[in-house]
Amino acid sequence: MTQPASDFIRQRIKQDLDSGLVEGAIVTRFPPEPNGYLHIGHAKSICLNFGVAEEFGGYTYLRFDDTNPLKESDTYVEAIQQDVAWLGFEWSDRLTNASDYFDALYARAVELIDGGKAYVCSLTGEEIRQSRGTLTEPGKESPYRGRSVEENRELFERMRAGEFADGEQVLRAKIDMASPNINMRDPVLYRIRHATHQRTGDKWVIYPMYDFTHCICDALEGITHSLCTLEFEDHRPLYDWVLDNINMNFHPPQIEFSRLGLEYTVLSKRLLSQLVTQGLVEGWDDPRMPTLAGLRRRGVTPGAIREFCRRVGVTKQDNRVEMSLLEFCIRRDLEGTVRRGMGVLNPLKVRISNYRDDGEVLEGPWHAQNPDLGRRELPFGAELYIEREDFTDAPPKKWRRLSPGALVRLRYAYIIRCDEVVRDARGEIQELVCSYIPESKSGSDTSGLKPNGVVHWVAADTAVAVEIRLYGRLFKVPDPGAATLVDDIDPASLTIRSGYVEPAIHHSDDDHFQFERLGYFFRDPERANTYNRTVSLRDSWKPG
RNA sequence: UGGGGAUUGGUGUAAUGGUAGCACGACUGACUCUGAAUCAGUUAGUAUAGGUUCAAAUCCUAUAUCCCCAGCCA
Repeated sequence: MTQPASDFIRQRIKQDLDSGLVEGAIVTRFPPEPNGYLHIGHAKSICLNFGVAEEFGGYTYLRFDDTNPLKESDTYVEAIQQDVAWLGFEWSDRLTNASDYFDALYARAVELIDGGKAYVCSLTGEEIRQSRGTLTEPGKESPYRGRSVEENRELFERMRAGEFADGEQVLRAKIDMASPNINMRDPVLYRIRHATHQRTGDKWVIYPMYDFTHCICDALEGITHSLCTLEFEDHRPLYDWVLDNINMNFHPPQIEFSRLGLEYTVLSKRLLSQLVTQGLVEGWDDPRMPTLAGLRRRGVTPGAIREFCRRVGVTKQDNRVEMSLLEFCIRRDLEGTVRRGMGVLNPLKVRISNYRDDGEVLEGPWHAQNPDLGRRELPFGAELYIEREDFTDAPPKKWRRLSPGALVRLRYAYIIRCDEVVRDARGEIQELVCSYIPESKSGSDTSGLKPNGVVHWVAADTAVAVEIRLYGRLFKVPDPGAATLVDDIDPASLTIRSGYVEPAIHHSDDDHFQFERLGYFFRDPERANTYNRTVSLRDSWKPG
C-alpha cells in the first residue's frame, strides 16, 4: 500500500551510491534551532531526513543549531525531542549540538584568518549594512579588510577574551564585495554576544553564524547529503566556500527542496510564536495550531502525519497543500482501528411515552466492520438525548432523520416515531415525545418497518456530561499573511459544546474514538471530561 | 530593473525524447442499522510564442508569472 517514495533527492542519493561517490552509509541530519516548537513543515523535513537514511541503510543526527543564545532555550530542546520521537523516529546516541563544536569552529576560524581569508572588522552594524550595497549595486570594501594576519589573530583572540562589547567587532570572511550574491559580500562569521548560552554557559562571548557553523558541523559529522529548504539556495556558494577554504577532507553537498505550504494556516516559527505570545491561541499545543504539539493534542496520529508527508512528496516547487489531504490521511489512519461509539454534541431531549424503564441494557459492536474491537453495553431508557440537528419540522426532500410523524432507528436500539413536539413560550423546541416500536429491537427486528434513517443517541440517566471542542480553520483565508495575521484569524475556529457521551466511551481506556456520524474525537490529555474533535467525517449530504 | 529558483487538471505529484499517469477533491450511481466506510463510474492539465525532431511536458530561443536574497537570525 505504501510505496517507497522516489523524489529527486532519493534519485540523487541512489545515483551517488551506484556511482560510488558515496561509500558506506547515508548520513543525514535534522538541524532545528531550539527557538520554538516544531510544526508540520518540520515533519516534512524530519520524514525526509530520517526516511532516506532508513531506506538506504544509514542514520540521522538530531542536531540542535544553537548558535544564538539570545533566542534559544532548553524548553524548546526538550519539546523538539519529544516531537521527533513521537513522530516515530530514532536518533539513538546521535544527538548533537552546534555548540558541541564551538572549540573546533573557533580553530577553523583561526585557520581562515591564517590563510588571509577572514578579518576582524570594526565597522558598526549600521556601517556594515550601508557598505553592503544593494541588490543592484555592489558593496564597498571595509577599511579593515586589509588588516594583517597577526592583527586579525590578536583582535579575534581579544574578541574571544571578552575585551569588546557586543557589536564592537565581528569576524568577516574575505570574499567579494561586488558579488551579485549578497551572501558572498564578506559575510559575518562571528559576532560578540555577552549572553549565557543554555549549554556552554558563559564560556563563550563570541558565537559563530549559521553559514560558518552549519557546513562545518555537516562535514564533521560526515553528513553525506545536507538537505535544506529552498531559501538556502543562495547560501550554498558560501557553504561551499567555507569548506573549500579550510583544511577539511569532507564536503557534503547541500540539496534544497521546497518548504511545505498548507492552506488556512501559517508554517513559520516566527508567526506561530507571535500567535502564542499575543494570546491569539491558547499555547503552542492549541489544537488549532499546525505544530506537532497542537496536532497531537487534537488527536492527529504520527502515522497520519507521516502518510501526509509521503503523499505531499519532495520537489522544488512552491506549494500550498489542501487541508483535505491531511484530513484524508487522518481519517484513513483512524478508520480501521479506532472504537466507535455515540456522543451527542447538541442535545435534544426525547421522551419515549410508551417505554417502561426497567434498566434495559442493549449492546453494540465497538466497530461494525472490525469485530476484533469487541462489543460494548449500551444502556437504554425512557429519556434520551439525540442530536438537535437530527430533527426538523420541515424536512427537505430525502431527509433521513427525524421529523413529526416520521420513523427513525436509534442506532443499535429501537425504531421510534415522533408524536409530539413540545415548545417553550418562545417557540423553541423543548423536547420530543416519541413512541417506540417494541418489536423493532436491533438484531431481532420483526416489525417489518423501514425507518427513514438511523440516528445516534444516549440515554439521559446514564450519559456522561462532557465538554466537546470543535475546531475549524484558524484563519479565514487560505494564505494568511504576516501583515494581516491578526485580522485573518477566524474567531469561530473554536466552538465549545456541552454534550454527552455514552458511558462505555467514558470508561474506556482508549483516547481516540469515532463518535458515529460526527467524526473522530480525542480525549484531551489536560482537561478532564473534554473531547477534541480531531476531524469530522466526510459529509456528502446536500440538502435540496 | 542584480543574483538564485520554480511553472503539468481545483490541489499535491509522476513521466528524465516515444500511450500525459497516480492521489486528494468535486460530481454520478450502487450498497448501507453511521448521509461514514466500501464499490463502480465521471470530471479536469503540460504558462505563452516560436524552433529542432519521425516523435517534445521533456531539447533550443524568446516571453510571461510566481517565490527567495540587501540580519552581527536560522
